[in-house]
Amino acid sequence: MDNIKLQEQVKNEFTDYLTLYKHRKTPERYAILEHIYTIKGHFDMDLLFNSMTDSGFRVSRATLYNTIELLLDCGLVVKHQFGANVSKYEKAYGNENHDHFICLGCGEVKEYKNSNLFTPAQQKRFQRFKVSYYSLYIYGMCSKCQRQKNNIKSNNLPIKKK
Amino acid sequence: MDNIKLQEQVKNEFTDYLTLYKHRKTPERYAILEHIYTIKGHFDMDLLFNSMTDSGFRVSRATLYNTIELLLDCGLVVKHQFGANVSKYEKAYGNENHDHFICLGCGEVKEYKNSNLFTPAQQKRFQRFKVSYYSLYIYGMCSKCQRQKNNIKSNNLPIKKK
DNA sequence: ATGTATGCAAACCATTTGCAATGAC
DNA sequence: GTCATTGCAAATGGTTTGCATACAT
Repeated sequence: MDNIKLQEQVKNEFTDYLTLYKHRKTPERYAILEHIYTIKGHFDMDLLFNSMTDSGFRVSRATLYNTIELLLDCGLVVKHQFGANVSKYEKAYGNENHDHFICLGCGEVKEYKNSNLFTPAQQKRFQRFKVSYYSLYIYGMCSKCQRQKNNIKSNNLPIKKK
Repeated sequence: MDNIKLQEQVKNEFTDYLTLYKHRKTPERYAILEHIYTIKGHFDMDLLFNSMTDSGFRVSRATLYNTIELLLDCGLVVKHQFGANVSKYEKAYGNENHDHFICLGCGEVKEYKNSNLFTPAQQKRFQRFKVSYYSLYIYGMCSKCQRQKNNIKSNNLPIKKK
Protein backbone atom coordinates (compact mmCIF):
# COMPACT_ATOMS: atom_id res chain seq x y z
CA MET A 1 0.00 0.00 0.00
CA ASP A 2 2.30 2.73 1.18
CA ASN A 3 5.24 3.56 -0.93
CA ILE A 4 7.86 2.57 1.58
CA LYS A 5 6.58 -0.95 1.73
CA LEU A 6 6.52 -1.23 -2.04
CA GLN A 7 10.08 0.02 -2.32
CA GLU A 8 11.12 -2.57 0.20
CA GLN A 9 9.40 -5.45 -1.53
CA VAL A 10 10.82 -4.45 -4.85
CA LYS A 11 14.29 -4.16 -3.44
CA ASN A 12 14.00 -7.61 -1.94
CA GLU A 13 12.88 -9.08 -5.19
CA PHE A 14 15.81 -7.47 -6.97
CA THR A 15 18.21 -8.78 -4.36
CA ASP A 16 16.88 -12.29 -4.80
CA TYR A 17 17.35 -12.00 -8.52
CA LEU A 18 20.88 -10.66 -8.26
CA THR A 19 21.80 -13.40 -5.82
CA LEU A 20 20.29 -16.15 -7.92
CA TYR A 21 22.22 -15.14 -10.99
CA LYS A 22 25.38 -14.14 -9.14
CA HIS A 23 25.27 -10.52 -10.16
CA ARG A 24 26.84 -7.95 -7.89
CA LYS A 25 24.78 -5.81 -5.59
CA THR A 26 26.15 -2.38 -6.46
CA PRO A 27 24.83 0.87 -5.03
CA GLU A 28 24.13 2.08 -8.58
CA ARG A 29 21.75 -0.77 -9.23
CA TYR A 30 19.74 -0.14 -6.11
CA ALA A 31 19.71 3.61 -6.67
CA ILE A 32 18.40 3.14 -10.19
CA LEU A 33 15.69 0.78 -9.05
CA GLU A 34 14.65 3.18 -6.33
CA HIS A 35 14.48 6.12 -8.69
CA ILE A 36 12.44 4.20 -11.21
CA TYR A 37 9.90 3.37 -8.55
CA THR A 38 9.38 7.02 -7.71
CA ILE A 39 8.50 7.84 -11.33
CA LYS A 40 4.82 7.83 -12.14
CA GLY A 41 3.85 6.46 -15.52
CA HIS A 42 6.14 6.03 -18.48
CA PHE A 43 9.68 7.21 -18.66
CA ASP A 44 12.51 7.10 -21.12
CA MET A 45 16.24 7.01 -20.55
CA ASP A 46 16.58 10.75 -20.74
CA LEU A 47 13.99 11.33 -18.06
CA LEU A 48 15.56 8.73 -15.82
CA PHE A 49 19.03 10.11 -16.36
CA ASN A 50 17.94 13.65 -15.54
CA SER A 51 15.84 12.54 -12.62
CA MET A 52 18.88 10.86 -11.13
CA THR A 53 21.46 13.53 -11.75
CA ASP A 54 19.03 16.24 -10.58
CA SER A 55 18.64 14.47 -7.28
CA GLY A 56 22.38 14.30 -6.94
CA PHE A 57 23.14 10.73 -7.94
CA ARG A 58 25.64 10.52 -10.77
CA VAL A 59 25.35 7.52 -13.05
CA SER A 60 26.47 6.98 -16.59
CA ARG A 61 23.98 6.27 -19.30
CA ALA A 62 25.80 3.01 -19.96
CA THR A 63 25.04 1.83 -16.46
CA LEU A 64 21.42 2.84 -16.83
CA TYR A 65 21.12 0.70 -19.92
CA ASN A 66 22.89 -2.20 -18.26
CA THR A 67 20.74 -2.07 -15.18
CA ILE A 68 17.45 -1.66 -17.04
CA GLU A 69 18.37 -4.83 -18.86
CA LEU A 70 18.52 -6.67 -15.55
CA LEU A 71 15.28 -5.12 -14.35
CA LEU A 72 13.55 -6.20 -17.54
CA ASP A 73 14.90 -9.68 -17.15
CA CYS A 74 13.57 -10.05 -13.64
CA GLY A 75 10.27 -8.44 -14.53
CA LEU A 76 10.46 -5.36 -12.32
CA VAL A 77 10.33 -3.08 -15.33
CA VAL A 78 8.45 -3.30 -18.60
CA LYS A 79 9.55 -1.86 -21.90
CA HIS A 80 7.34 -0.26 -24.51
CA GLN A 81 8.07 0.92 -28.01
CA PHE A 82 5.07 2.87 -28.98
CA GLY A 83 6.01 4.12 -32.39
CA ALA A 84 8.36 6.98 -31.84
CA ASN A 85 12.03 6.14 -31.74
CA VAL A 86 12.64 6.22 -28.02
CA SER A 87 11.97 3.23 -25.85
CA LYS A 88 9.63 3.87 -22.97
CA TYR A 89 9.77 2.00 -19.71
CA GLU A 90 7.47 1.54 -16.80
CA LYS A 91 7.71 -0.03 -13.37
CA ALA A 92 5.97 -3.36 -13.33
CA TYR A 93 5.63 -4.39 -9.72
CA GLY A 94 2.40 -3.36 -8.04
CA ASN A 95 1.42 -1.81 -11.32
CA GLU A 96 -1.58 -3.47 -12.86
CA ASN A 97 -1.30 -4.57 -16.42
CA HIS A 98 -3.07 -2.11 -18.65
CA ASP A 99 -3.78 -1.36 -22.26
CA HIS A 100 -2.30 1.50 -24.21
CA PHE A 101 -4.10 3.65 -26.67
CA ILE A 102 -1.71 5.42 -28.99
CA CYS A 103 -2.96 8.28 -31.12
CA LEU A 104 -1.53 8.10 -34.63
CA GLY A 105 -2.09 11.81 -34.98
CA CYS A 106 -0.33 13.36 -32.04
CA GLY A 107 1.41 10.36 -30.52
CA GLU A 108 -0.27 10.76 -27.16
CA VAL A 109 -0.46 7.57 -25.12
CA LYS A 110 -3.40 6.94 -22.86
CA GLU A 111 -3.74 4.05 -20.48
CA TYR A 112 -6.75 1.94 -19.75
CA LYS A 113 -7.04 -0.45 -16.94
CA ASN A 114 -7.83 -3.74 -18.55
CA SER A 115 -10.34 -5.85 -16.89
CA ASN A 116 -11.12 -9.19 -18.36
CA LEU A 117 -8.97 -9.22 -21.43
CA PHE A 118 -6.98 -12.25 -20.56
CA THR A 119 -9.63 -14.77 -19.69
CA PRO A 120 -8.70 -18.27 -18.68
CA ALA A 121 -9.89 -19.36 -22.09
CA GLN A 122 -7.34 -17.09 -23.72
CA GLN A 123 -4.63 -18.23 -21.35
CA LYS A 124 -4.95 -21.80 -22.48
CA ARG A 125 -3.71 -20.92 -25.92
CA PHE A 126 -0.31 -20.08 -24.51
CA GLN A 127 0.15 -22.92 -22.12
CA ARG A 128 3.37 -24.01 -23.76
CA PHE A 129 4.87 -20.61 -23.04
CA LYS A 130 5.72 -18.90 -19.85
CA VAL A 131 4.00 -15.58 -20.26
CA SER A 132 5.82 -12.80 -18.45
CA TYR A 133 3.57 -9.96 -19.44
CA TYR A 134 1.70 -8.62 -22.38
CA SER A 135 0.95 -5.31 -23.96
CA LEU A 136 -2.09 -4.33 -25.88
CA TYR A 137 -1.48 -1.38 -28.15
CA ILE A 138 -4.51 0.17 -29.73
CA TYR A 139 -3.73 2.58 -32.51
CA GLY A 140 -6.15 5.14 -33.80
CA MET A 141 -7.17 8.75 -33.63
CA CYS A 142 -7.97 10.55 -30.44
CA SER A 143 -11.00 12.80 -30.48
CA LYS A 144 -8.90 15.94 -30.78
CA CYS A 145 -7.00 14.69 -33.80
CA GLN A 146 -10.16 13.38 -35.43
CA ARG A 147 -11.68 16.82 -35.26
CA GLN A 148 -8.57 18.38 -36.70
CA LYS A 149 -8.46 15.92 -39.54
CA ASN A 150 -12.06 16.68 -40.45
CA ASN A 151 -11.51 20.39 -40.42
CA ILE A 152 -8.32 20.77 -42.35
CA LYS A 153 -8.94 17.87 -44.71
CA SER A 154 -5.35 16.86 -44.88
CA ASN A 155 -3.84 13.69 -43.63
CA ASN A 156 -1.98 13.32 -40.40
CA LEU A 157 1.05 11.23 -41.01
CA PRO A 158 2.01 8.76 -38.31
CA ILE A 159 3.76 9.71 -35.14
CA LYS A 160 6.89 11.72 -35.57
CA LYS A 161 9.86 11.68 -33.28
CA LYS A 162 9.99 13.87 -30.20
CA MET B 1 -8.72 -15.21 -52.99
CA ASP B 2 -6.13 -15.28 -55.71
CA ASN B 3 -3.20 -12.99 -55.41
CA ILE B 4 -3.89 -10.99 -58.53
CA LYS B 5 -7.25 -9.88 -57.25
CA LEU B 6 -5.77 -8.86 -53.92
CA GLN B 7 -3.04 -6.83 -55.60
CA GLU B 8 -5.68 -5.08 -57.64
CA GLN B 9 -7.86 -4.22 -54.69
CA VAL B 10 -4.94 -2.96 -52.73
CA LYS B 11 -3.75 -0.84 -55.61
CA ASN B 12 -7.19 0.69 -55.95
CA GLU B 13 -7.34 1.50 -52.29
CA PHE B 14 -3.97 3.18 -52.49
CA THR B 15 -5.04 5.17 -55.53
CA ASP B 16 -8.13 6.39 -53.72
CA TYR B 17 -6.02 7.46 -50.82
CA LEU B 18 -3.47 9.26 -52.97
CA THR B 19 -6.24 11.02 -54.84
CA LEU B 20 -8.08 12.05 -51.72
CA TYR B 21 -5.02 13.66 -50.21
CA LYS B 22 -3.65 15.00 -53.49
CA HIS B 23 -0.48 12.98 -53.40
CA ARG B 24 1.17 12.08 -56.66
CA LYS B 25 0.83 8.65 -58.17
CA THR B 26 4.47 7.82 -58.84
CA PRO B 27 5.69 4.51 -60.23
CA GLU B 28 7.90 4.11 -57.16
CA ARG B 29 4.93 4.17 -54.84
CA TYR B 30 3.06 1.51 -56.74
CA ALA B 31 6.13 -0.65 -57.12
CA ILE B 32 6.78 -0.53 -53.41
CA LEU B 33 3.20 -1.42 -52.58
CA GLU B 34 3.31 -4.32 -55.01
CA HIS B 35 6.54 -5.66 -53.59
CA ILE B 36 5.28 -5.44 -50.05
CA TYR B 37 2.27 -7.50 -50.96
CA THR B 38 4.41 -10.30 -52.30
CA ILE B 39 6.25 -10.61 -48.97
CA LYS B 40 4.92 -13.19 -46.60
CA GLY B 41 4.96 -12.27 -42.94
CA HIS B 42 7.04 -9.58 -41.34
CA PHE B 43 9.68 -7.57 -43.09
CA ASP B 44 12.02 -4.76 -42.25
CA MET B 45 13.43 -2.02 -44.44
CA ASP B 46 16.51 -3.98 -45.30
CA LEU B 47 14.53 -6.93 -46.54
CA LEU B 48 12.27 -4.71 -48.58
CA PHE B 49 15.18 -2.78 -50.04
CA ASN B 50 16.98 -5.95 -51.05
CA SER B 51 13.84 -7.57 -52.34
CA MET B 52 13.31 -4.61 -54.62
CA THR B 53 16.82 -4.13 -55.89
CA ASP B 54 17.20 -7.88 -56.41
CA SER B 55 14.19 -7.90 -58.66
CA GLY B 56 15.63 -5.03 -60.61
CA PHE B 57 13.74 -2.06 -59.27
CA ARG B 58 16.03 0.64 -57.96
CA VAL B 59 14.65 2.79 -55.16
CA SER B 60 16.36 4.80 -52.51
CA ARG B 61 15.90 4.01 -48.88
CA ALA B 62 14.56 7.52 -48.37
CA THR B 63 11.72 6.81 -50.75
CA LEU B 64 10.98 3.54 -49.02
CA TYR B 65 10.62 5.35 -45.73
CA ASN B 66 8.47 8.05 -47.29
CA THR B 67 6.16 5.59 -48.97
CA ILE B 68 5.80 3.31 -45.98
CA GLU B 69 4.64 6.37 -44.09
CA LEU B 70 1.80 6.80 -46.57
CA LEU B 71 0.94 3.12 -46.46
CA LEU B 72 0.76 3.22 -42.70
CA ASP B 73 -1.44 6.27 -42.84
CA CYS B 74 -3.93 4.64 -45.15
CA GLY B 75 -3.84 1.37 -43.26
CA LEU B 76 -2.40 -0.87 -45.95
CA VAL B 77 0.65 -1.63 -43.84
CA VAL B 78 1.08 -2.12 -40.12
CA LYS B 79 4.20 -1.36 -38.15
CA HIS B 80 5.57 -3.40 -35.26
CA GLN B 81 8.38 -2.71 -32.87
CA PHE B 82 8.93 -5.95 -31.12
CA GLY B 83 11.87 -5.19 -28.94
CA ALA B 84 14.88 -5.17 -31.16
CA ASN B 85 15.90 -1.89 -32.69
CA VAL B 86 14.57 -2.40 -36.19
CA SER B 87 10.97 -1.68 -37.05
CA LYS B 88 9.07 -4.53 -38.59
CA TYR B 89 6.23 -4.08 -41.01
CA GLU B 90 3.48 -6.25 -42.33
CA LYS B 91 0.85 -5.92 -45.01
CA ALA B 92 -2.52 -5.23 -43.47
CA TYR B 93 -5.10 -5.74 -46.18
CA GLY B 94 -6.61 -9.21 -46.34
CA ASN B 95 -4.40 -10.09 -43.43
CA GLU B 96 -6.36 -10.94 -40.33
CA ASN B 97 -5.44 -9.19 -37.18
CA HIS B 98 -3.39 -11.48 -35.01
CA ASP B 99 -1.52 -11.57 -31.77
CA HIS B 100 2.23 -11.77 -31.44
CA PHE B 101 4.14 -13.84 -29.01
CA ILE B 102 7.68 -12.57 -28.56
CA CYS B 103 10.21 -14.76 -26.82
CA LEU B 104 12.36 -12.74 -24.46
CA GLY B 105 15.06 -15.35 -24.76
CA CYS B 106 15.68 -15.71 -28.46
CA GLY B 107 13.54 -12.92 -29.86
CA GLU B 108 11.52 -15.24 -32.04
CA VAL B 109 8.09 -13.91 -32.96
CA LYS B 110 5.17 -16.27 -33.35
CA GLU B 111 1.74 -15.31 -34.54
CA TYR B 112 -1.60 -16.43 -33.28
CA LYS B 113 -4.84 -15.84 -34.98
CA ASN B 114 -6.89 -14.00 -32.46
CA SER B 115 -10.42 -15.01 -32.14
CA ASN B 116 -12.66 -13.19 -29.79
CA LEU B 117 -10.28 -10.82 -28.14
CA PHE B 118 -12.04 -7.67 -29.15
CA THR B 119 -15.57 -8.34 -28.08
CA PRO B 120 -18.24 -5.70 -28.49
CA ALA B 121 -18.03 -5.15 -24.76
CA GLN B 122 -14.37 -4.25 -25.10
CA GLN B 123 -15.05 -2.02 -28.06
CA LYS B 124 -17.38 0.17 -26.08
CA ARG B 125 -14.53 1.38 -23.94
CA PHE B 126 -12.97 3.11 -26.92
CA GLN B 127 -16.00 4.67 -28.47
CA ARG B 128 -14.51 8.14 -28.33
CA PHE B 129 -11.60 6.98 -30.45
CA LYS B 130 -11.42 5.83 -33.99
CA VAL B 131 -9.54 2.57 -33.65
CA SER B 132 -7.45 1.81 -36.71
CA TYR B 133 -5.91 -1.40 -35.52
CA TYR B 134 -4.40 -2.93 -32.48
CA SER B 135 -1.53 -5.18 -31.58
CA LEU B 136 -1.30 -7.60 -28.76
CA TYR B 137 2.25 -8.42 -27.80
CA ILE B 138 2.73 -11.27 -25.41
CA TYR B 139 6.20 -11.49 -23.96
CA GLY B 140 7.59 -14.56 -22.32
CA MET B 141 9.75 -17.59 -22.82
CA CYS B 142 9.26 -20.09 -25.60
CA SER B 143 9.56 -23.73 -24.66
CA LYS B 144 13.02 -24.02 -26.13
CA CYS B 145 14.39 -21.10 -24.15
CA GLN B 146 12.70 -22.27 -20.99
CA ARG B 147 14.47 -25.57 -21.23
CA GLN B 148 17.78 -23.87 -21.87
CA LYS B 149 17.31 -21.56 -18.91
CA ASN B 150 16.62 -24.48 -16.62
CA ASN B 151 19.62 -26.41 -17.80
CA ILE B 152 22.33 -23.86 -17.78
CA LYS B 153 21.06 -21.95 -14.77
CA SER B 154 22.06 -18.61 -16.10
CA ASN B 155 19.78 -15.84 -17.13
CA ASN B 156 18.86 -14.97 -20.66
CA LEU B 157 18.98 -11.25 -21.03
CA PRO B 158 16.30 -9.66 -23.18
CA ILE B 159 16.33 -9.62 -26.91
CA LYS B 160 19.49 -8.33 -28.47
CA LYS B 161 19.78 -6.61 -31.78
CA LYS B 162 20.08 -8.54 -35.04
C1' DA C 1 43.22 -11.21 -5.29
C1' DT C 2 39.88 -11.82 -8.88
C1' DG C 3 36.95 -10.52 -12.17
C1' DT C 4 32.45 -8.05 -12.61
C1' DA C 5 30.54 -3.36 -12.99
C1' DT C 6 31.18 1.43 -13.82
C1' DG C 7 32.10 5.65 -16.62
C1' DC C 8 33.77 7.79 -20.42
C1' DA C 9 34.08 8.51 -25.19
C1' DA C 10 33.92 6.64 -29.48
C1' DA C 11 31.32 3.65 -32.60
C1' DC C 12 27.10 1.95 -34.51
C1' DC C 13 23.29 1.95 -37.38
C1' DA C 14 18.35 2.66 -38.36
C1' DT C 15 16.10 6.53 -39.63
C1' DT C 16 15.80 11.44 -40.95
C1' DT C 17 17.03 15.49 -43.42
C1' DG C 18 18.83 18.96 -46.95
C1' DC C 19 19.13 19.87 -51.42
C1' DA C 20 19.61 19.54 -56.39
C1' DA C 21 17.51 17.06 -60.14
C1' DT C 22 13.42 14.74 -61.88
C1' DG C 23 8.92 14.17 -63.44
C1' DA C 24 3.59 14.11 -62.19
C1' DC C 25 0.08 17.30 -62.72
C1' DG D 1 5.60 25.70 -65.68
C1' DT D 2 4.97 24.32 -60.72
C1' DC D 3 5.97 22.10 -57.03
C1' DA D 4 5.81 17.44 -54.92
C1' DT D 5 8.85 13.52 -55.08
C1' DT D 6 13.09 11.18 -55.79
C1' DG D 7 17.94 9.95 -54.78
C1' DC D 8 22.07 10.81 -52.80
C1' DA D 9 24.94 11.82 -49.06
C1' DA D 10 25.41 13.80 -44.80
C1' DA D 11 23.42 14.40 -40.23
C1' DT D 12 20.93 12.76 -36.23
C1' DG D 13 20.40 10.54 -31.99
C1' DG D 14 19.19 6.59 -29.16
C1' DT D 15 21.71 2.73 -27.94
C1' DT D 16 25.90 -0.14 -27.81
C1' DT D 17 30.70 -1.07 -27.24
C1' DG D 18 35.78 -0.98 -25.86
C1' DC D 19 38.68 -0.25 -22.46
C1' DA D 20 40.88 1.57 -18.28
C1' DT D 21 39.57 2.17 -13.52
C1' DA D 22 36.91 1.08 -9.37
C1' DC D 23 35.04 -1.92 -6.20
C1' DA D 24 31.91 -6.14 -4.73
C1' DT D 25 32.96 -10.61 -3.51
